[in-house]
Amino acid sequence: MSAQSLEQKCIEAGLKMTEPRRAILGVLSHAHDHPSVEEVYARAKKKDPSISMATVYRTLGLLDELGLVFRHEFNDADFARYEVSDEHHHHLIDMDSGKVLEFQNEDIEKMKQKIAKDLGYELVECRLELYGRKIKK
Amino acid sequence: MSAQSLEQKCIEAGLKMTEPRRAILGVLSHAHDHPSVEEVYARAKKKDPSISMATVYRTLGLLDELGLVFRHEFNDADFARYEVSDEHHHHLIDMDSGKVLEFQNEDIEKMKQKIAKDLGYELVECRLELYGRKIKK
DNA sequence: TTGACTGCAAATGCTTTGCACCATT
DNA sequence: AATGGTGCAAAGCATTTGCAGTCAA
Repeated sequence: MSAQSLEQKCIEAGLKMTEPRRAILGVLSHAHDHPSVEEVYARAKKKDPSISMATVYRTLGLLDELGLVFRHEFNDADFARYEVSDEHHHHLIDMDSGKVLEFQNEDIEKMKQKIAKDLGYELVECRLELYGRKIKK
Repeated sequence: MSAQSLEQKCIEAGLKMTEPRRAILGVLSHAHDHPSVEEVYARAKKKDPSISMATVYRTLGLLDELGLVFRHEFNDADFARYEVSDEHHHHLIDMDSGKVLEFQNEDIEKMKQKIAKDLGYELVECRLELYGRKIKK
């Protein structure tokens, strides 16, 4: 997703486009990882040195509410990580490096639906995280 | 799982059996829900009024390390919930009531293994939580 | 006896908020 | 001009920890 389009979505959502926000949106759009708030702050600070943590927290909160980003709290750390909303996927966390891989699986999606339905529930959201270690060859 | 056997496991693990611990273990053994630390504290306090939150936190931490309880952080709250380790299962959280249902699914277990393996990883642990709303008939 | 355990209160660390000032629309 | 956004510092909250006293083994 390009920086342009994320900015566009924010404007369409009625957000004012300020310098700090542009910096944060740029960081998120170009991130290929799942940065923590601290990391977003550090990267955004390079574009706009006057930015504050409070603004980063507030902006990420807004984006999350709008569904433009996803907030994750993986088991390997007690702080949140973010990523721009994209196609639906789940995560595998490398327990040694902390690196996060993404995957999709149609069968699991169907299973989730079925399990919820069988329990008498409509599935609204879900969290599936695998934690593992690289297999050495 | 009976209170007796959880106490037994703690003793076997080398823990000293004190009044506060007996109270906490009793609470956990008889809980049919997934109580928060605060809830464990409140219930344990009825058996041993002099107990402190610090001890509840420390004890739950020890039990978690020993693998005798599982610590969960569901999306609907920002505090931890605990349950006595039992057969492997996952959770469906009722988004309206906060109630937690448990389920098992052999197919999903196999898929998890396969997905991790395909990504070149050995699956160590996993988190699967469904969030939904009761279907009205 | 002695190392493990405890309660208390203070400290931690992520996140949120009150406030006064400022900028986008 | 008006509303929403911002930085700063203080507050919140779940959880952890230092310390001195206490207790199970």
